[in-house]
Amino acid sequence: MPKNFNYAEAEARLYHYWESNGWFKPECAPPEAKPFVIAIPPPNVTGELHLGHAMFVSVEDLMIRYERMRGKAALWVPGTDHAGIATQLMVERLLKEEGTSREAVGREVFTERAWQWKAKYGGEIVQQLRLLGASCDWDRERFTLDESLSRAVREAFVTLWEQGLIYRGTRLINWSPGLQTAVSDLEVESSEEPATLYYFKYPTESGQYIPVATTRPETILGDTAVAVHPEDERYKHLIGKIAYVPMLNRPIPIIADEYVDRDFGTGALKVTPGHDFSDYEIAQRHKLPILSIMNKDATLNAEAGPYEGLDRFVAREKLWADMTAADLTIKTEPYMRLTPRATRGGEIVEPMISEQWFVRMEQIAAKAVAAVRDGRIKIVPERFEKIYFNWLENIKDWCISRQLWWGHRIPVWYDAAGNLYVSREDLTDPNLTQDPDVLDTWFSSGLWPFSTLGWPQQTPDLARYYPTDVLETGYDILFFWVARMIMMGLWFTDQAPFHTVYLHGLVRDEHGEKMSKTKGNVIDPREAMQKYSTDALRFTLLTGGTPGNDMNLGERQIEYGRNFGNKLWQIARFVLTNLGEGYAVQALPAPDALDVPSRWILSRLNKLIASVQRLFDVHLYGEAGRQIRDFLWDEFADWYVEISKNALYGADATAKAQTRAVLLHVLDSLLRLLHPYMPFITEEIWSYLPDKSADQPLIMAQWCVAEARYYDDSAEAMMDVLRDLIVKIRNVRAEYKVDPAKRLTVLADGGSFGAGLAAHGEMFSRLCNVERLEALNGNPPDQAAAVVSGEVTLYLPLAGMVDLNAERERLSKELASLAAQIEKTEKMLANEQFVSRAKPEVVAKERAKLAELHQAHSALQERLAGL
RNA sequence: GGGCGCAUAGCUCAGUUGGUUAGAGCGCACGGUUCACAUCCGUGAGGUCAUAGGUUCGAGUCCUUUUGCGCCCA
Repeated sequence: MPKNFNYAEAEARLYHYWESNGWFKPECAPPEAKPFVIAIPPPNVTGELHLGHAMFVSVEDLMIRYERMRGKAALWVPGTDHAGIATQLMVERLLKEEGTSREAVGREVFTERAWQWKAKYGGEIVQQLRLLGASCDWDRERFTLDESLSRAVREAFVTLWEQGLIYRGTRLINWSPGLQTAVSDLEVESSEEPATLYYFKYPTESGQYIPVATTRPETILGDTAVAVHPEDERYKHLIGKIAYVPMLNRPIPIIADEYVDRDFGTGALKVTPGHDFSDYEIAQRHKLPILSIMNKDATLNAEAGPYEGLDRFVAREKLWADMTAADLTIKTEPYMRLTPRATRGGEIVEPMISEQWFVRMEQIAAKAVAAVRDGRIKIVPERFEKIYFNWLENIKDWCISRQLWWGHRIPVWYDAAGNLYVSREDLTDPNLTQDPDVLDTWFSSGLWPFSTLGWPQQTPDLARYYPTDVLETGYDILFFWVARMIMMGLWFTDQAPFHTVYLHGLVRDEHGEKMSKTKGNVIDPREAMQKYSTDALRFTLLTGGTPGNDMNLGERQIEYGRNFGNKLWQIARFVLTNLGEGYAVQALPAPDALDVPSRWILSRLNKLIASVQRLFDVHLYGEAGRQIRDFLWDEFADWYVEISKNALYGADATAKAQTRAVLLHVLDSLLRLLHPYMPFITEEIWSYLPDKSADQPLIMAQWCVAEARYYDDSAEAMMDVLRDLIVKIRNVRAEYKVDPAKRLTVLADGGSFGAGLAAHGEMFSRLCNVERLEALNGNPPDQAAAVVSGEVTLYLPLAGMVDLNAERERLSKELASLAAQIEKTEKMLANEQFVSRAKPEVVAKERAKLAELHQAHSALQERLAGL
């Protein structure tokens, strides 16, 4: 075995080894195997690998590898999303560089260019997922614009249309002037930004002014009413009168509406139903006309009179200047405005009246709510269920049309008379023209779990692998994607598309800041993989946090992951080189044939396996990984491996053989347990094992099952005492600055533990350089440091090194600590309530502890008195 | 305005059926080159588990309050 794991070389080789042997395919399991299926969250084809991808790949690959090792027909369906807006922007940028534009080349050429772009770069993100070790079935890779998936989109659209759940209507929607398309509510983010509140005078027919305040003066031009609170004494007398739109002098009514907040601004509200969602609702209530004053590029239109053609922000300035000149302004003041911006692009979104396609959500959402309420779908962590319900129970109709060219074209055709034809098949009649719009990208991703398996056709894959099992993704797309998949899955297949939703948190930088290129605090997964190995990155992501919570990731943590990988490698090297040439694998001896350290480590191992299983069952993969790591590093490497050297280098052939068998068994188990976390290094080490479970690769090896017959409390108790003594001796040696190379002889007063102690003298020799344990005969020497654990007292003769005063102080300190514990425990046991109400094993434990404490206490007291 | 999460060692975090003296890594101090590993080993210092109350024999853990930070929805 090489001195170190050459991951840079091994990763690609091992990935190819797995893939080319078909082990990523569910068919490598026996035909009767139960399937376990995950549909990948399809990354954008335009995407570049970031830690979000690394996170989901790590978690999902862990689940897939784990279930595969448990004998399931594990299927992880990969693919990519066409990402309408993102891709279109990419191709538009390309055209711009060529000195042309989307509009200039036309729709057909543009689409062609987009496909070319996809062919050239669309595979990149997929290649990057492979670098992470993703064990997807690449033969089943899908793209949302694939023909079969497009058919699914058609089917879904037309079915909803036939069911009366899709409609076309003129509504107020969020319009992105830069992108020139409608966006859904979810694609708008509002945050408070510094703005200005403009106070001005609204002239009325009585010659009196109503003072009104607004943050967007340009919308004055689209006002169709002024509203006041019905009980506002200041304005009550004006209700029903006419006001005149400043600069345009268009007459509009003054109305009364409870919605008006009397304490905000001036207490009077301008109503612009064409450009504000609340105003739109007021207009509905009062049957006011709706006026649109803006063009699609956010310049003002003819309704704006003299301001026609000006950009929205230019018009704001000009109108305000004109109004000031006309003495219609009052004042301006700074104000924090809730400003809506497009998630993609970041420009300010305008509410605009527009004709769009919508899905009626109420009925569909109700099904999705029910599926989680009755437990057909479980969301992990559970708290997200509340968030899920809250969104679905207040859902609004979904605007699904986008004024883009890249995407699934809406399957609706119009004739000259404006009649609609909705069709699953393309209509080729030259007298018909197809709706120019495409569907929201999420419309197709909502079908992903079943469209990837062949739906609407009843394919064998659909029959065998649908419904899928787990849907794993970041909580940030719970509404966008997860909820929509649940809705569409239930609606079209009548089944929940998966039974479990597992949500992970977002990866942030070391101090909890969001990673961003502008801040320069981004960790590039590819760089991390090159620097520390893919396993290190995966292990760190998997064990660095808790489900559903954001994780702060610094490079140092990945470095620690790398160190852990090295530890595993070195342990393996130790075990394997110590098996000797041509090692013939032996069955693990029965527990009672083994020595105490072996019984101990096997007991600990099996308890670890049981604990890991319990944690996996409730999706606590991080905690499970941490426990495996702690066991490996602490109990196995730092204790058992060190202790094993006595047997390995000793003369007792039986002990040697047994120790080898135990070392190999523990290593073998750890490789299996760690494989889902660190697939590469574990598989590579596995290839060096003498018995590879009948030459199976680790990826196909069986998952560990705890064997209760190896649980051994007495071996654990004995090892606890021995380890405690060793640590205390090391401590004394360090405290008295004893030369580490100096071998000591220790006098032991072992009580009933004496025999056990004598049997493990070698352990002391190796672990704390105590050459011999001698039974104490008579009085202990003065020039010695005492160490106490339970009923055992050890004396370290340190002639010339022990300052008696220092030793007294040291012992007194420990005595005090013991006394404190004794007092606490005695108090607890004196409490009748505790003795009668606590679980009997807890009480028994406290009693045993007290006895031990007493023993140690009196031993220390005796020693102190003797000094 | 409604909801959710977080607050534990200097830093980053574990601690999920309530039960010893609350743990790890990094950082810090001291010591260590023979037989797997300096990507390491050993020893140590460092915490009123944000706050106030409650439930309980027993609370970092469960309930309520307050404060601070973050997020989601409107």
